[in-house]
Amino acid sequence: MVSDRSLDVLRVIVQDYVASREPVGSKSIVERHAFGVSAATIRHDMALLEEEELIVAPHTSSGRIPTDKGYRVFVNQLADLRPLSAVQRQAIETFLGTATDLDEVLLRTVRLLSQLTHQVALVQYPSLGRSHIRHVELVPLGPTRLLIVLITDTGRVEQRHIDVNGNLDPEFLGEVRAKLNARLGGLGLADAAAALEGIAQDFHPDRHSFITHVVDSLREQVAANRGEKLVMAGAANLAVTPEDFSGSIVPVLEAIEEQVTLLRLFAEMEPEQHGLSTSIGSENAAFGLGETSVLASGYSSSGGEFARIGVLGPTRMDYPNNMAAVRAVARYLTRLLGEE
Amino acid sequence: MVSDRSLDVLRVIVQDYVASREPVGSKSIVERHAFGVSAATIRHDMALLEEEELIVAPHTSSGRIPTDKGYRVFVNQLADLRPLSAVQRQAIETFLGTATDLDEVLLRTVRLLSQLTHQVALVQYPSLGRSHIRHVELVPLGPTRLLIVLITDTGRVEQRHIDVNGNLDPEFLGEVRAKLNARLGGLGLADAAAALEGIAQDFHPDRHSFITHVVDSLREQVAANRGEKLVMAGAANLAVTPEDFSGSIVPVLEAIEEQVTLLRLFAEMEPEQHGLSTSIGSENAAFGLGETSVLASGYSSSGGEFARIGVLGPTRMDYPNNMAAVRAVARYLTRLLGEE
DNA sequence: AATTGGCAGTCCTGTATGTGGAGTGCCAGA
DNA sequence: TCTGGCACTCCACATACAGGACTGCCAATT
Repeated sequence: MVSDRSLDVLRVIVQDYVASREPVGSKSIVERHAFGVSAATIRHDMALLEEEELIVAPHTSSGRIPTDKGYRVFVNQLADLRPLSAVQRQAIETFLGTATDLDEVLLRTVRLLSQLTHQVALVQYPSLGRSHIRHVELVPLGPTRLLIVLITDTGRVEQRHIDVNGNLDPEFLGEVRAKLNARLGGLGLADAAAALEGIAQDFHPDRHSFITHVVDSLREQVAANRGEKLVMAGAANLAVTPEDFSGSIVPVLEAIEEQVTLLRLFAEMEPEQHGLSTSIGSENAAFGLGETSVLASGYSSSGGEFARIGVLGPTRMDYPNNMAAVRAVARYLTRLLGEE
Repeated sequence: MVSDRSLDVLRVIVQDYVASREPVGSKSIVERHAFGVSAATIRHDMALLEEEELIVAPHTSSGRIPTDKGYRVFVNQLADLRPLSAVQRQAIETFLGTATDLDEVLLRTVRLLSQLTHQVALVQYPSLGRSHIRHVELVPLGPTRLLIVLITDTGRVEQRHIDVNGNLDPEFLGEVRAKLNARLGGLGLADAAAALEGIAQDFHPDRHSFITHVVDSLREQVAANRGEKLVMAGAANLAVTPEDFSGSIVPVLEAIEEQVTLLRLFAEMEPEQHGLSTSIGSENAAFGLGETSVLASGYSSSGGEFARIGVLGPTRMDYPNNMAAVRAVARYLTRLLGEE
């Protein structure tokens, strides 16, 4: 039996608690908000909310704080995206305006987002997705060491070096390079592995082991998913309010350094309204992040590549502002990377 | 008038304080160490050490803790490098054993070092140093976008994309590529800029603006110093003992995220004994890291490239262990990157 | 001259105690 | 359905007190 007003009460509890980080009581609510009812009435509503486990009282006689479930209801039903201020908008433009390559763009983006939200910001590298192979380059680095560079039409460069036996005379390398480019040029990454089949047959049997070695490495490069890498900024923001984490911030810092965890978390998040995904408090318990919330959106770049961008912070965070920031930056990033 | 025994007292004060993180008093010293004198004598020595500002008493009647100056004397005169345990040695071998490329090697290295020391570990990317240009590749990414890839004989790949006007027909690009490679191939990076002079003259005047654009970008790529990038691991270790930082760990976390600061700090450190550089507490005040110490060593890779590796942690850290770890990992890294 | 035990004095730390205040739940009345 | 009133709970804070870990100093000893 959670009435409309009760939900309004929940909203202001979340807002006030997030702002003041102190349990909010009935009296302070009627003082700060024009509900037109008395404190006793608010208390009644609060009792209902507590029954629904949307709020909880830390001790018998203190104000209430939202539960994770309360935050969830707030985010789903009560929170408006707070539009970015003109200053924030401006910051996005000027911050991301000039950048020379993908690394630079993502680095700036993640720093910007962390500044806008005062949280830890995360940006996943776009997966290679539907890119096509533009060029394969073989560069001898030494008598037995070969660098293999794979360039796609979306401008990604994958490199790897391998040790080989047998000498690498330029002429032969040129032949291999030409053959590889003829076979692979223009192919989607997904099809590249198949196209590499049997390529060794085109060469003298003495060379087979070398070719196989090169082809194996190329296979790995094609399969390697850039999307499994992410950039991060603003870890210091976690330490600003260590009280938000019951024990210590150490596990959180560890989890965000262990990127694998975050990538799995990103992967499991389902988009909700406004193209945003949210995962709140205990919903992240499986990742050792039970006291943090993650807000994520997606962005795409020219090659149809898709990746995620988001922020991570204490459950007690400013959702309306942060959700708006994530969405705005994600959109801007899509625009920036999409246009050729 | 700092006698030998006084210095021994300083040593055990540093050791005990680092281990227990509590001010150490005269009584506990005679209990835990076989000085063969009474507590009163130790007190006398401590008074001398305090006169020399090597130790200080937090309050009138508490034990003493080392000053930054005390740590400095400890590091310079009293600390032996504690040899790594067999387990630690083993860890280095197995951890760094297999790695496919430079990124991977450095990432593993920095994680390893942070585990060995329980501090923040830092590894600087090798500067391009005395590398030579092996190959320049031009890849059209779209009607007006060009990717320029620069490959050196040490296996580094620098990439950048630029917007150009004018169409990019393959034949013309091939011509430019050939010309660039003819001019630059085998040149040291330092000489490349000069070699690019006047290259536009070899082409039709209509193309001049395009060529200039490409050449400018290449100049930047040649000048770009990979050494200005570093990898980091173990930030969480800072939060394990927040008491080590008077105020908050926020400024420290911010400083290490702002890599520029660390790179300047690295640059200013002079190697001391054992090829290690140390910078202790207030010596780092100019970098906003007045309560941290930095231990650094250098490593070099095949191309004669040189870069730094080190750890950063609270002034109150285990210097003998950490110095040994930094040195051992630096040596191993040199061995790993040096062999072709 | 170096060392020692003794001793008074300082100051931190932890525990017990008490008080003020914020907030709640409940109830009877509007 | 809402309201004011009221008793009750419990935290936060201050105060006071006792215990303990040191130190510095000094006179006596080696």
